[in-house]
Amino acid sequence: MSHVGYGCLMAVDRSHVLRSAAALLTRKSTSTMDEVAKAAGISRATLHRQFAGRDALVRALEELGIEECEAALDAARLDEGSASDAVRRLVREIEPAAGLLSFLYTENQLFEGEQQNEGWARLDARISALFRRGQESGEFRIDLTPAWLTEALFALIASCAWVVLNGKVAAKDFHHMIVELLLGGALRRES
Amino acid sequence: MSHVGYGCLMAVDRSHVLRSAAALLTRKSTSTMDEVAKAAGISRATLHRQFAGRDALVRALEELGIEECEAALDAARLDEGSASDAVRRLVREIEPAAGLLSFLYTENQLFEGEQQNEGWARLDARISALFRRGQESGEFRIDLTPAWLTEALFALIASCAWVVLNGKVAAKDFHHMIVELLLGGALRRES
DNA sequence: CTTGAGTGAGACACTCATGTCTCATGTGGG
DNA sequence: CCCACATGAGACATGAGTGTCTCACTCAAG
Repeated sequence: MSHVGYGCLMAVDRSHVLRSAAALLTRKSTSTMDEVAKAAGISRATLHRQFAGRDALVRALEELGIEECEAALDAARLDEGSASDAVRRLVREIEPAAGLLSFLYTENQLFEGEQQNEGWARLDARISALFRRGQESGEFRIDLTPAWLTEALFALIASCAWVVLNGKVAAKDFHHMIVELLLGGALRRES
Repeated sequence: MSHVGYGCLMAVDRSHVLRSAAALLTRKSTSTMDEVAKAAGISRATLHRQFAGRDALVRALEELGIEECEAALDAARLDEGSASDAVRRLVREIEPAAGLLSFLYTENQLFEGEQQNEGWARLDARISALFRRGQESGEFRIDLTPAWLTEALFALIASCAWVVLNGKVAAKDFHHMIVELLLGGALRRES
């Protein structure tokens, strides 16, 4: 059953390599294939056998990040309860992927001309819908567009992940800092 | 008076080159020295004569960004009036530099090990002091640290500059989107 | 007109990450 | 035991960006 063992090992290794790469690239986004390989405990040759090149690796990380985000959105049950509670759940669920998102967030700006992965558009749409729902229910103010609130959410998540990594903010405050700052602005003030 | 003409021309050209480079690198942060030169309407040789290398160029842009920020802070008179008004003035004054800041914001994460320009620390300190003043005066909530509010402000500015560049947000809404989102969170709610 | 400084164009070598290749190892299954 | 296969180590070529240099041109000042 060589193909079973093969498949299993590949799957395990691939996942492990992706994790290591994500962790490393989060800290140093310019790491070389050599460094990524070392970090994963494998040789550059093996890394190259699993990912055709640096592009393929980054694309795979992008896929991973999108999958984790979508899983977080699912787990957060954005349609249930108040929109603010949904946002709280979302930030809670997405926190483990924050580091990876921080990397992809800056990396995506480099793709410039090339087409973006459609996954981001799907995520954007789902989160925008959440903010729109909050606006329509009267929870959120309407002078801040859903598109901007979505972008701001990602920006705050990436930024917070970065400052946590640098020790400027305690990791346990991640959720509080993001949610309170974002919702305070998105929530309509009770006058 | 060759040295006068020399000095004048260099000053003018240097500024113009920096502007072009900032504009280009804001859109495509991986632009080549060749592209930067083309964008400035000069040859790569001349570009090299003014800036020893890519590093020197980025450093110069960093200096420019810091200078513009400090000028904005000065013009915003952070010590006068309410802290929220000071924040509004700050965002207003800093808007012209937002694109450049967006570039430097992501670029700085690449410096990784190397030492950061002390200018950023000065800016951080001044803005943090503003948020602290707002907290002490009772305007801002105290569960969000000044350090985080400062980081969030920069993140929102960079992010908003980016989405404006991509047409997701109208340029005229730049100030409103940032200030309203940030202050809504930073301001203590009137219950 | 002549001179000189600044410039543009291009050639050149160098560095570095990347991608591809080969070969020896060793490990697990038949 | 033997074989297949994944791996690690390393050599090698490639391409891109960079830094340096030379040379011819232009234009303004003397």
